[in-house]
Formats: sequence, structure tokens, C-alpha cells
Amino acid sequence: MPIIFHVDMDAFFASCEKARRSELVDRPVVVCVYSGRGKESGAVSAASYDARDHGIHAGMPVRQARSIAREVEQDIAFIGAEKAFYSDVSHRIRDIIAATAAEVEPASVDEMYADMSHLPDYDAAADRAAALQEDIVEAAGVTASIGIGPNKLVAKIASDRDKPEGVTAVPPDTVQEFLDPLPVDELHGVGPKTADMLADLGVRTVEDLRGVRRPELVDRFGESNGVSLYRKARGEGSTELEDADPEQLSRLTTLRDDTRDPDDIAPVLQELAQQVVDRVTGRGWRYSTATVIAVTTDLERRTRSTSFTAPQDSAERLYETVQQLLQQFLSEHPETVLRRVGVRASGFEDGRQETLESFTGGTGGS
DNA sequence: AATGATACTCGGC
DNA sequence: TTACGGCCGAGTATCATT
Repeated sequence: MPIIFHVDMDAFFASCEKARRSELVDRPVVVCVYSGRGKESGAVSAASYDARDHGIHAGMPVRQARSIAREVEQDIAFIGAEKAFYSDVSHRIRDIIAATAAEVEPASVDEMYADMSHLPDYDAAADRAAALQEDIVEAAGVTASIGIGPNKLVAKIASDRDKPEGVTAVPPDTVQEFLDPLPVDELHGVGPKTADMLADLGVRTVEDLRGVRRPELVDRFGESNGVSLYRKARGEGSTELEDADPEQLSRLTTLRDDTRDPDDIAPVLQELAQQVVDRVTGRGWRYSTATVIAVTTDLERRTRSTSFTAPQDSAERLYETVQQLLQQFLSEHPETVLRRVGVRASGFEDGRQETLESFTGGTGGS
């Protein structure tokens, strides 16, 4: 029986900053990404728990966080984000976990799964998790919460139950009682739409969902999604760990001034496209879908994308394509003015080898 | 009608 | 009073294919 860990770092960026500057240990820390427009224009990327106590949280405008800091008269540290540093810390933590795990799968910069199936039982697993927490503190100076379960679905939900610095072990025979009381939208893959449709069936919790017969779910959500819901309600999930490659690579930036003038935007898109393609080709890949991201002055995010029949490796091609997509978008929205623009590439495939699909068509019949 | 691919938006940190 | 980044994967809508 597999034993899967989900390791979730607590307030990761803020913890990284506390770790490298001891004078911040007892001081609330707010990690910010600045836009370059004015001194305090930006958003909060992460807030330490002692900063969250004052109502400051990720996604909040920096000025708002500053305003709170003034009101509460606390000595709160505002620090610009340094992602390369957090990425380094993340790698160190990954190495520590990898030293005792059969396999590690990074899920993001601050989350990873680990296969600990070699451990004899869940008591041993919980002990190992506590030891791992200490190892991580020692090596990286940050704390983590760890969920343990028979698969990734359960481990991920478990890691969230007790934060920060918690360990939640859910052995196989307690999975159902652990999941049953949870609202269905805590299941990975159940969004607002699915939750709404389930609510129409009188389903609010996982236990409710388990009461719905499989053919009924298939009938309402289709074979694939229906079966998937049926399995999740019973705590069945993947135990496969893989160091997954990213499915998309993008760059996004805030314009110096709000504009809809192509002459202002073109050079920005060109630069972003170059950076994206450098990252794509740096991995030895090519891309087959180009997307332009437009963030309007009222902070609405809009995207337009198109796919090529053959994979591409040219920055110029990406630039020309997103430029065209953006012109099209702006001509359809004559009143729209942009604050930020971005370029995304996706649909990756290996830089060499072509697909063989054309050879397999035409067989079978109808 | 069901399934899979593609386009687009949303949410989390 | 307002204030507002950058990046990713998940979720959903829509369309083509069968």
C-alpha cells in the first residue's frame, strides 16, 4: 500500500525572508512584487502568519497593506520578492526530502509530493514527517505542513488541515471518515460549476456525493468526469509521482503607462516573446500555441490564443502572432485600455521528432 | 450523444 | 477612499470529430 506525503511550505516566501535575515524572525513580513510604477505600486505575494494576523494577505495591493500597517502601528517589514532565492531554497528542501523518499514530485515552488511507501506503517510515517519538518527547518529555516495519505488526493487535502507546522496522517482505513464531512469543492477537480451542479442534486459534502450512484454521475457529468467524481468521493486517487514538465511558459509585465497604442505595446511584446522562446528552446522544446494576455485598466484579464499546425521555435513568429492577436482584440474593444500585457507559449513538444499521426489514419472504417 | 482538443477564465500564492 | 504582480495549473465553455 502506497504512503504518499504532501509537503506544503508555510507562508513560503515570507518564511524564506525570515530565514535569511534573523532580525525579521519576530517581525511580521510582507513579500511584495512591485510593478515599477511609483514606489508602492504592487501586490502582496506572501504574508507571514504574524502579518496575516493583522489582515494582510497575498493578492492585496501593497498600498492597502501599508495602510493596515500604519493603522495597527506595527513594525511590519515590506520586502521585494526575489524568486530565484525562493527557488533555491525550494531545491534544497527537495533534496532533503529526496534523501529519504523513493521519489519526489515538485508540484510548485512551495509544494511537493513524496513517495514514502517503504515505511512500515502510518505511525512510522507520522514520525518521519515530524523528523522531516525538523530537517527542513535546520537546512532551510522554514516550516512545512505535511499531509500523509494512500494517494496524492488524500495527502494534499490532509496537508491543509493543520497549518502551519502540522502533520496530518490519514491511514487507508480512516480515509472515508476523513473525507466524508468535507464540502465537495475541497476535492481536487471540483470547481464552482461542478459544485453547483452537485448542489442541485442535494450534494454538499463528500458523504452526500458518495450517496449518488455511479450511473447517475456518469449520466450528469459524462463518463470521464462522472467516474472521476465517483472515485474521488471514495478517496481514490493517483499514486504516480512524476517530475512533471510545465504545460505552459509565460511572461507578463506591467506597462510603464496605461495605453492601447500598438507602438507602445509592440516592443514590450517583442521582448516578452523573446524571453518566453528562450525558455522554451532552452528546454529543447518547440511550442504550438501562442497566447497574448491583456490586463485592462480595470484589472480584467483577457486572453487570445491560436495554435499552429506545426510546432515553432521562432521568437519572431511568437511576437508577430501575439501582436496580431492583440490588435484583433483591441479592434473588437475600442474602449479598452491596457495596464499589463503578457505572452504565453504552450503545446510543447520535443524539439526534434515529428508526430507519426499521419501514418496511422485511414485504417478502421465507419 | 459522447469524447477529446482547444480557447479562455479563475484561483492560489 | 483607494490602493493591484507574475506565474502556474485547474476549471469550464465551446467546437470538432466520430
